[in-house]
Amino acid sequence: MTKRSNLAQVIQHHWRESVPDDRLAHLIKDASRGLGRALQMRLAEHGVSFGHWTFLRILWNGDGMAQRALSDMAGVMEPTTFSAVKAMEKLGYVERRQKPGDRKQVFIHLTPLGHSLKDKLVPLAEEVNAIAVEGLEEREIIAMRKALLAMIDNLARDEAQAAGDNRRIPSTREVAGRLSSAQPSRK
Amino acid sequence: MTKRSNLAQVIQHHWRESVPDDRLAHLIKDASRGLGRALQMRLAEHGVSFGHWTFLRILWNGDGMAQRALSDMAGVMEPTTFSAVKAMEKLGYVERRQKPGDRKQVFIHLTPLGHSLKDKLVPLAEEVNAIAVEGLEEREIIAMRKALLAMIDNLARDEAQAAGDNRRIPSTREVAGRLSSAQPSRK
DNA sequence: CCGACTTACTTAGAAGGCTAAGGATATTTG
DNA sequence: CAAATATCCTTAGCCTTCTAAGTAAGTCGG
Repeated sequence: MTKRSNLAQVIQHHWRESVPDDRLAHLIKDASRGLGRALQMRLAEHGVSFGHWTFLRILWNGDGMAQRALSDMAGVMEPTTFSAVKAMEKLGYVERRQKPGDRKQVFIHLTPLGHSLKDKLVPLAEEVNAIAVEGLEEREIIAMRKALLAMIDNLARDEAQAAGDNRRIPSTREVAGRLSSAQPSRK
Repeated sequence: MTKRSNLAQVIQHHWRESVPDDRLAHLIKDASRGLGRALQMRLAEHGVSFGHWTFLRILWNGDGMAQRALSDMAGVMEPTTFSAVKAMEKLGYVERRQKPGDRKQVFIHLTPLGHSLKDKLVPLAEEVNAIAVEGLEEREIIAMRKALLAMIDNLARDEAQAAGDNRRIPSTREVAGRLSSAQPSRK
Protein backbone atom coordinates (compact mmCIF):
# COMPACT_ATOMS: atom_id res chain seq x y z
CA MET A 1 0.00 0.00 0.00
CA THR A 2 1.22 3.47 -0.69
CA LYS A 3 2.75 5.06 2.33
CA ARG A 4 4.02 8.57 2.14
CA SER A 5 5.72 9.97 5.18
CA ASN A 6 4.32 12.90 7.05
CA LEU A 7 7.38 14.81 6.01
CA ALA A 8 6.54 14.29 2.39
CA GLN A 9 3.01 15.43 3.03
CA VAL A 10 4.17 18.58 4.72
CA ILE A 11 6.58 19.32 1.90
CA GLN A 12 3.84 18.88 -0.60
CA HIS A 13 1.52 21.10 1.36
CA HIS A 14 4.21 23.70 1.62
CA TRP A 15 4.90 23.56 -2.07
CA ARG A 16 1.24 23.72 -2.91
CA GLU A 17 0.90 27.06 -1.20
CA SER A 18 3.71 28.59 -3.18
CA VAL A 19 2.51 28.01 -6.71
CA PRO A 20 0.28 30.75 -7.97
CA ASP A 21 -1.07 29.48 -11.24
CA ASP A 22 -2.72 26.23 -11.95
CA ARG A 23 -3.18 25.18 -8.37
CA LEU A 24 -6.77 24.21 -8.95
CA ALA A 25 -5.88 21.56 -11.52
CA HIS A 26 -3.33 20.10 -9.19
CA LEU A 27 -5.62 20.14 -6.23
CA ILE A 28 -8.14 18.20 -8.24
CA LYS A 29 -5.50 15.75 -9.34
CA ASP A 30 -4.27 15.29 -5.79
CA ALA A 31 -7.76 14.81 -4.48
CA SER A 32 -8.43 12.26 -7.18
CA ARG A 33 -5.30 10.33 -6.36
CA GLY A 34 -6.06 10.49 -2.67
CA LEU A 35 -9.51 9.09 -3.21
CA GLY A 36 -8.10 6.43 -5.49
CA ARG A 37 -5.49 5.34 -3.01
CA ALA A 38 -7.95 5.24 -0.14
CA LEU A 39 -10.32 3.03 -2.08
CA GLN A 40 -7.56 0.90 -3.53
CA MET A 41 -6.22 0.15 -0.07
CA ARG A 42 -9.59 -1.14 0.99
CA LEU A 43 -10.36 -3.04 -2.18
CA ALA A 44 -7.02 -4.78 -2.03
CA GLU A 45 -8.00 -6.37 1.28
CA HIS A 46 -10.77 -8.10 -0.62
CA GLY A 47 -8.55 -9.05 -3.51
CA VAL A 48 -10.18 -6.67 -5.94
CA SER A 49 -8.12 -4.28 -8.02
CA PHE A 50 -9.04 -0.68 -8.49
CA GLY A 51 -9.29 -1.14 -12.22
CA HIS A 52 -11.96 -3.77 -11.85
CA TRP A 53 -13.99 -1.70 -9.44
CA THR A 54 -14.68 0.81 -12.19
CA PHE A 55 -16.45 -1.80 -14.25
CA LEU A 56 -18.09 -3.74 -11.46
CA ARG A 57 -19.84 -0.59 -10.25
CA ILE A 58 -21.46 -0.22 -13.61
CA LEU A 59 -22.38 -3.85 -14.00
CA TRP A 60 -24.02 -4.03 -10.58
CA ASN A 61 -26.33 -1.34 -11.76
CA GLY A 62 -27.50 -3.47 -14.65
CA ASP A 63 -25.39 -5.94 -16.58
CA GLY A 64 -25.69 -7.51 -20.00
CA MET A 65 -24.66 -4.54 -22.09
CA ALA A 66 -22.25 -4.78 -24.99
CA GLN A 67 -18.60 -4.30 -24.29
CA ARG A 68 -18.58 -1.06 -26.19
CA ALA A 69 -21.44 0.38 -24.15
CA LEU A 70 -19.54 -0.56 -21.02
CA SER A 71 -16.56 1.41 -22.28
CA ASP A 72 -18.72 4.43 -22.88
CA MET A 73 -20.22 4.31 -19.42
CA ALA A 74 -16.86 3.88 -17.78
CA GLY A 75 -15.46 6.70 -19.87
CA VAL A 76 -12.48 4.71 -21.01
CA MET A 77 -11.25 3.51 -24.39
CA GLU A 78 -12.12 0.10 -25.72
CA PRO A 79 -8.78 -1.62 -25.13
CA THR A 80 -9.00 -0.69 -21.47
CA THR A 81 -12.36 -2.33 -21.17
CA PHE A 82 -11.20 -5.28 -23.18
CA SER A 83 -8.31 -6.15 -20.93
CA ALA A 84 -10.23 -5.49 -17.73
CA VAL A 85 -13.13 -7.66 -18.86
CA LYS A 86 -10.78 -10.40 -19.94
CA ALA A 87 -9.10 -10.34 -16.56
CA MET A 88 -12.41 -10.34 -14.71
CA GLU A 89 -13.57 -13.22 -16.84
CA LYS A 90 -10.54 -15.17 -15.75
CA LEU A 91 -11.30 -14.31 -12.14
CA GLY A 92 -14.83 -15.57 -12.61
CA TYR A 93 -16.53 -12.24 -12.03
CA VAL A 94 -18.10 -11.89 -15.47
CA GLU A 95 -19.04 -13.88 -18.53
CA ARG A 96 -18.80 -12.75 -22.12
CA ARG A 97 -21.75 -13.96 -24.16
CA GLN A 98 -22.84 -13.59 -27.76
CA LYS A 99 -26.38 -13.46 -29.01
CA PRO A 100 -27.35 -15.83 -31.82
CA GLY A 101 -27.42 -13.93 -35.08
CA ASP A 102 -24.90 -11.38 -33.89
CA ARG A 103 -21.32 -12.43 -34.09
CA LYS A 104 -20.07 -8.92 -33.61
CA GLN A 105 -21.08 -7.70 -30.20
CA VAL A 106 -20.04 -9.29 -26.94
CA PHE A 107 -22.36 -8.86 -23.98
CA ILE A 108 -21.00 -8.71 -20.48
CA HIS A 109 -22.85 -10.52 -17.72
CA LEU A 110 -22.03 -10.78 -14.05
CA THR A 111 -21.59 -14.23 -12.56
CA PRO A 112 -23.06 -14.96 -9.13
CA LEU A 113 -19.58 -14.37 -7.76
CA GLY A 114 -19.38 -11.02 -9.48
CA HIS A 115 -22.75 -10.11 -8.05
CA SER A 116 -21.82 -11.16 -4.58
CA LEU A 117 -18.96 -8.69 -4.44
CA LYS A 118 -21.36 -5.79 -4.43
CA ASP A 119 -22.37 -6.11 -0.80
CA LYS A 120 -18.78 -6.29 0.33
CA LEU A 121 -17.34 -3.58 -1.86
CA VAL A 122 -19.93 -0.83 -2.01
CA PRO A 123 -19.63 -0.05 1.69
CA LEU A 124 -15.92 0.49 1.20
CA ALA A 125 -16.56 3.22 -1.32
CA GLU A 126 -19.11 4.77 0.97
CA GLU A 127 -16.62 4.73 3.78
CA VAL A 128 -14.00 6.47 1.68
CA ASN A 129 -16.51 9.05 0.64
CA ALA A 130 -17.52 9.68 4.22
CA ILE A 131 -13.92 10.10 5.29
CA ALA A 132 -13.14 12.44 2.43
CA VAL A 133 -16.00 14.85 3.06
CA GLU A 134 -15.66 14.85 6.82
CA GLY A 135 -16.11 18.30 8.19
CA LEU A 136 -17.62 19.65 4.99
CA GLU A 137 -21.15 20.91 5.00
CA GLU A 138 -23.73 19.47 2.68
CA ARG A 139 -24.03 22.87 1.07
CA GLU A 140 -20.32 22.91 0.25
CA ILE A 141 -20.44 19.46 -1.26
CA ILE A 142 -23.35 20.37 -3.47
CA ALA A 143 -21.56 23.49 -4.59
CA MET A 144 -18.44 21.53 -5.38
CA ARG A 145 -20.38 18.97 -7.34
CA LYS A 146 -21.99 21.70 -9.39
CA ALA A 147 -18.67 23.37 -10.05
CA LEU A 148 -17.04 20.09 -11.05
CA LEU A 149 -19.83 19.30 -13.47
CA ALA A 150 -19.47 22.72 -15.04
CA MET A 151 -15.73 22.17 -15.42
CA ILE A 152 -16.22 18.76 -16.95
CA ASP A 153 -18.64 20.19 -19.46
CA ASN A 154 -16.34 23.08 -20.29
CA LEU A 155 -13.46 20.72 -20.91
CA ALA A 156 -15.52 18.28 -22.93
CA ARG A 157 -16.63 21.11 -25.17
CA ASP A 158 -13.07 22.24 -25.63
CA GLU A 159 -11.97 18.73 -26.40
CA ALA A 160 -14.73 18.11 -28.89
CA GLN A 161 -13.88 21.33 -30.64
CA ALA A 162 -10.15 20.64 -30.70
CA ALA A 163 -10.82 17.27 -32.30
CA GLY A 164 -12.84 18.96 -35.04
CA ASP A 165 -15.60 16.83 -33.70
CA ASN A 166 -18.54 18.29 -35.53
CA ARG A 167 -20.59 15.15 -35.52
CA ARG A 168 -24.21 15.60 -34.69
CA ILE A 169 -25.14 15.27 -31.04
CA PRO A 170 -27.40 12.30 -30.40
CA SER A 171 -30.66 12.80 -28.59
CA THR A 172 -31.28 11.52 -25.12
CA ARG A 173 -33.85 9.09 -26.52
CA GLU A 174 -31.27 7.38 -28.69
CA VAL A 175 -28.90 7.06 -25.82
CA ALA A 176 -31.61 5.71 -23.57
CA GLY A 177 -32.38 3.10 -26.21
CA ARG A 178 -28.78 2.10 -26.40
CA LEU A 179 -28.57 1.74 -22.68
CA SER A 180 -31.79 -0.18 -22.27
CA SER A 181 -30.13 -3.40 -23.35
CA ALA A 182 -28.86 -3.55 -19.80
CA GLN A 183 -31.33 -5.29 -17.51
CA PRO A 184 -31.72 -3.79 -14.10
CA SER A 185 -30.46 -6.79 -12.20
CA ARG A 186 -30.65 -5.76 -8.63
CA LYS A 187 -29.02 -8.73 -6.87
CA MET B 1 -5.01 12.84 -28.99
CA THR B 2 -7.89 11.37 -27.12
CA LYS B 3 -11.11 11.82 -28.97
CA ARG B 4 -14.32 10.62 -27.47
CA SER B 5 -17.46 10.96 -29.52
CA ASN B 6 -20.30 13.11 -28.42
CA LEU B 7 -22.36 9.98 -28.10
CA ALA B 8 -19.95 8.59 -25.58
CA GLN B 9 -20.05 11.82 -23.65
CA VAL B 10 -23.81 11.81 -23.53
CA ILE B 11 -23.86 8.21 -22.38
CA GLN B 12 -21.42 9.01 -19.65
CA HIS B 13 -23.42 11.99 -18.57
CA HIS B 14 -26.57 9.92 -18.54
CA TRP B 15 -24.90 7.23 -16.49
CA ARG B 16 -23.43 9.74 -14.12
CA GLU B 17 -26.87 10.94 -13.15
CA SER B 18 -28.05 7.48 -12.27
CA VAL B 19 -25.45 6.45 -9.72
CA PRO B 20 -26.37 7.45 -6.23
CA ASP B 21 -23.30 6.69 -4.19
CA ASP B 22 -19.81 7.77 -4.80
CA ARG B 23 -20.60 10.28 -7.49
CA LEU B 24 -18.34 12.87 -6.01
CA ALA B 25 -15.26 10.71 -6.30
CA HIS B 26 -16.04 10.00 -9.90
CA LEU B 27 -16.73 13.60 -10.72
CA ILE B 28 -13.36 14.50 -9.31
CA LYS B 29 -11.71 11.75 -11.29
CA ASP B 30 -13.44 12.82 -14.48
CA ALA B 31 -12.54 16.44 -13.93
CA SER B 32 -8.96 15.46 -13.31
CA ARG B 33 -8.79 13.41 -16.46
CA GLY B 34 -10.43 16.17 -18.45
CA LEU B 35 -7.90 18.69 -17.23
CA GLY B 36 -5.12 16.25 -17.93
CA ARG B 37 -6.25 15.59 -21.46
CA ALA B 38 -6.72 19.26 -22.22
CA LEU B 39 -3.22 20.09 -21.06
CA GLN B 40 -1.69 17.02 -22.66
CA MET B 41 -3.14 17.97 -26.03
CA ARG B 42 -1.49 21.35 -25.84
CA LEU B 43 1.83 20.15 -24.46
CA ALA B 44 2.11 17.56 -27.17
CA GLU B 45 2.16 20.29 -29.79
CA HIS B 46 5.37 21.46 -28.19
CA GLY B 47 6.81 17.98 -27.89
CA VAL B 48 6.51 17.87 -24.13
CA SER B 49 4.86 14.96 -22.38
CA PHE B 50 2.42 15.36 -19.58
CA GLY B 51 4.64 13.37 -17.28
CA HIS B 52 7.48 15.83 -17.70
CA TRP B 53 5.29 18.85 -17.11
CA THR B 54 4.77 17.77 -13.53
CA PHE B 55 8.46 18.07 -12.77
CA LEU B 56 9.26 21.05 -14.96
CA ARG B 57 6.66 23.14 -13.12
CA ILE B 58 8.47 22.52 -9.88
CA LEU B 59 11.94 23.08 -11.25
CA TRP B 60 11.00 26.40 -12.84
CA ASN B 61 10.10 27.56 -9.40
CA GLY B 62 13.58 26.87 -8.13
CA ASP B 63 15.85 24.04 -9.28
CA GLY B 64 18.82 22.33 -7.75
CA MET B 65 17.04 20.24 -5.15
CA ALA B 66 17.82 16.59 -4.54
CA GLN B 67 15.92 14.02 -6.52
CA ARG B 68 14.15 12.86 -3.43
CA ALA B 69 12.91 16.34 -2.57
CA LEU B 70 11.62 16.64 -6.10
CA SER B 71 9.63 13.45 -5.59
CA ASP B 72 8.14 14.81 -2.43
CA MET B 73 7.09 18.05 -4.05
CA ALA B 74 5.59 16.28 -7.02
CA GLY B 75 3.80 13.89 -4.73
CA VAL B 76 5.01 10.81 -6.57
CA MET B 77 7.18 7.88 -5.60
CA GLU B 78 10.89 7.86 -6.21
CA PRO B 79 10.97 5.50 -9.18
CA THR B 80 8.52 7.76 -10.99
CA THR B 81 10.81 10.72 -10.51
CA PHE B 82 13.83 8.66 -11.40
CA SER B 83 12.56 7.62 -14.80
CA ALA B 84 11.13 11.03 -15.61
CA VAL B 85 14.36 12.76 -14.69
CA LYS B 86 16.38 10.26 -16.68
CA ALA B 87 14.18 10.88 -19.69
CA MET B 88 14.39 14.64 -19.32
CA GLU B 89 18.13 14.39 -18.98
CA LYS B 90 18.26 12.58 -22.29
CA LEU B 91 16.09 15.29 -23.81
CA GLY B 92 18.49 17.90 -22.50
CA TYR B 93 16.01 19.58 -20.17
CA VAL B 94 17.85 18.84 -16.94
CA GLU B 95 21.25 17.86 -15.57
CA ARG B 96 21.92 15.59 -12.63
CA ARG B 97 24.82 16.80 -10.53
CA GLN B 98 26.54 15.60 -7.38
CA LYS B 99 28.14 17.78 -4.77
CA PRO B 100 31.71 16.99 -3.75
CA GLY B 101 31.67 15.18 -0.45
CA ASP B 102 28.22 13.73 -1.02
CA ARG B 103 28.07 10.71 -3.21
CA LYS B 104 24.55 9.90 -2.19
CA GLN B 105 22.27 12.65 -3.28
CA VAL B 106 21.72 13.74 -6.86
CA PHE B 107 20.72 17.32 -7.47
CA ILE B 108 18.54 18.25 -10.37
CA HIS B 109 19.31 21.38 -12.35
CA LEU B 110 17.54 22.84 -15.34
CA THR B 111 19.53 23.41 -18.50
CA PRO B 112 18.97 26.60 -20.49
CA LEU B 113 16.72 24.55 -22.75
CA GLY B 114 14.73 23.36 -19.78
CA HIS B 115 14.40 26.90 -18.58
CA SER B 116 13.32 28.18 -21.95
CA LEU B 117 10.31 25.90 -22.01
CA LYS B 118 8.70 27.83 -19.21
CA ASP B 119 7.57 30.76 -21.31
CA LYS B 120 6.03 28.51 -23.90
CA LEU B 121 4.36 26.02 -21.59
CA VAL B 122 3.02 27.98 -18.66
CA PRO B 123 0.54 29.89 -20.82
CA LEU B 124 -0.87 26.58 -21.99
CA ALA B 125 -1.70 25.59 -18.44
CA GLU B 126 -3.23 28.97 -17.82
CA GLU B 127 -5.35 28.58 -20.92
CA VAL B 128 -6.62 25.21 -19.80
CA ASN B 129 -7.41 26.59 -16.41
CA ALA B 130 -9.31 29.49 -17.91
CA ILE B 131 -11.33 27.18 -20.13
CA ALA B 132 -12.12 24.86 -17.26
CA VAL B 133 -13.47 27.51 -14.92
CA GLU B 134 -15.37 29.42 -17.56
CA GLY B 135 -18.69 30.54 -16.23
CA LEU B 136 -17.76 29.91 -12.63
CA GLU B 137 -17.64 32.76 -10.21
CA GLU B 138 -14.50 33.55 -8.27
CA ARG B 139 -16.42 32.79 -5.10
CA GLU B 140 -17.27 29.30 -6.32
CA ILE B 141 -13.69 28.57 -7.27
CA ILE B 142 -12.44 29.65 -3.89
CA ALA B 143 -15.02 27.49 -2.20
CA MET B 144 -14.06 24.52 -4.31
CA ARG B 145 -10.40 25.00 -3.57
CA LYS B 146 -11.13 25.08 0.12
CA ALA B 147 -13.25 21.97 -0.07
CA LEU B 148 -10.63 20.11 -2.08
CA LEU B 149 -7.91 20.99 0.37
CA ALA B 150 -10.07 19.74 3.21
CA MET B 151 -10.66 16.48 1.36
CA ILE B 152 -6.99 16.03 0.62
CA ASP B 153 -6.15 16.55 4.26
CA ASN B 154 -8.85 14.16 5.39
CA LEU B 155 -7.57 11.49 3.06
CA ALA B 156 -3.94 12.04 3.97
CA ARG B 157 -4.81 11.61 7.61
CA ASP B 158 -6.68 8.42 6.87
CA GLU B 159 -3.80 7.13 4.83
CA ALA B 160 -1.20 7.95 7.43
CA GLN B 161 -3.28 6.22 10.03
CA ALA B 162 -3.90 3.15 7.91
CA ALA B 163 -0.18 2.82 7.34
CA GLY B 164 0.39 2.87 11.08
CA ASP B 165 2.38 5.93 10.29
CA ASN B 166 2.96 7.26 13.77
CA ARG B 167 6.21 8.98 13.02
CA ARG B 168 6.61 12.40 14.51
CA ILE B 169 5.40 15.27 12.39
CA PRO B 170 8.24 17.55 11.31
CA SER B 171 8.01 21.24 11.97
CA THR B 172 7.57 23.78 9.25
CA ARG B 173 11.06 25.09 9.98
CA GLU B 174 12.64 21.77 9.16
CA VAL B 175 10.74 21.51 5.95
CA ALA B 176 11.64 25.05 4.99
CA GLY B 177 15.28 24.18 5.58
CA ARG B 178 15.02 21.17 3.39
CA LEU B 179 13.41 23.16 0.62
CA SER B 180 15.83 26.05 0.80
CA SER B 181 18.46 24.10 -1.12
CA ALA B 182 16.47 25.09 -4.19
CA GLN B 183 17.61 28.42 -5.54
CA PRO B 184 14.88 30.72 -6.74
CA SER B 185 16.00 30.80 -10.33
CA ARG B 186 13.54 33.03 -12.01
CA LYS B 187 14.52 32.76 -15.69
C1' DC C 1 -26.66 -8.33 -54.73
C1' DC C 2 -22.16 -5.88 -54.12
C1' DG C 3 -18.81 -2.78 -52.85
C1' DA C 4 -17.99 1.00 -49.52
C1' DC C 5 -18.56 2.45 -45.13
C1' DT C 6 -19.18 1.87 -40.32
C1' DT C 7 -19.04 -0.55 -36.08
C1' DA C 8 -17.17 -3.79 -32.56
C1' DC C 9 -13.77 -6.31 -30.89
C1' DT C 10 -8.82 -7.42 -30.70
C1' DT C 11 -3.69 -6.91 -30.74
C1' DA C 12 0.59 -4.44 -29.97
C1' DG C 13 3.15 -1.27 -27.79
C1' DA C 14 4.04 2.87 -24.97
C1' DA C 15 3.39 6.27 -20.98
C1' DG C 16 2.92 7.08 -16.31
C1' DG C 17 2.36 5.53 -11.99
C1' DC C 18 3.11 2.09 -8.21
C1' DT C 19 5.31 -1.67 -5.03
C1' DA C 20 9.10 -4.49 -3.75
C1' DA C 21 13.60 -5.12 -3.28
C1' DG C 22 18.66 -4.08 -3.77
C1' DG C 23 23.06 -1.51 -3.35
C1' DA C 24 25.59 2.32 -1.75
C1' DT C 25 26.34 5.86 1.37
C1' DA C 26 25.48 8.66 5.66
C1' DT C 27 24.31 8.83 10.34
C1' DT C 28 23.54 7.28 14.87
C1' DT C 29 24.46 4.60 18.70
C1' DG C 30 26.59 1.21 21.77
C1' DC D 1 35.53 3.03 16.33
C1' DA D 2 32.27 -0.40 14.66
C1' DA D 3 27.86 -2.07 14.07
C1' DA D 4 23.16 -1.05 13.35
C1' DT D 5 20.06 1.97 11.21
C1' DA D 6 18.37 5.24 8.02
C1' DT D 7 18.38 7.48 3.64
C1' DC D 8 18.87 7.96 -1.28
C1' DC D 9 19.14 6.25 -5.69
C1' DT D 10 18.36 2.41 -8.79
C1' DT D 11 16.37 -1.85 -10.87
C1' DA D 12 12.66 -4.88 -11.95
C1' DG D 13 8.17 -5.73 -12.82
C1' DC D 14 3.14 -4.90 -12.47
C1' DC D 15 -1.28 -2.15 -13.25
C1' DT D 16 -4.15 1.06 -15.66
C1' DT D 17 -4.74 3.63 -19.37
C1' DC D 18 -3.87 5.32 -23.87
C1' DT D 19 -2.93 5.41 -29.22
C1' DA D 20 -2.45 3.09 -33.51
C1' DA D 21 -3.55 -0.32 -36.32
C1' DG D 22 -5.80 -4.72 -37.66
C1' DT D 23 -9.75 -7.96 -38.35
C1' DA D 24 -14.30 -9.41 -38.63
C1' DA D 25 -19.09 -8.41 -39.12
C1' DG D 26 -23.12 -5.67 -40.06
C1' DT D 27 -25.34 -1.84 -43.07
C1' DC D 28 -26.52 0.80 -46.93
C1' DG D 29 -26.65 3.09 -51.54
C1' DG D 30 -26.60 1.95 -56.17
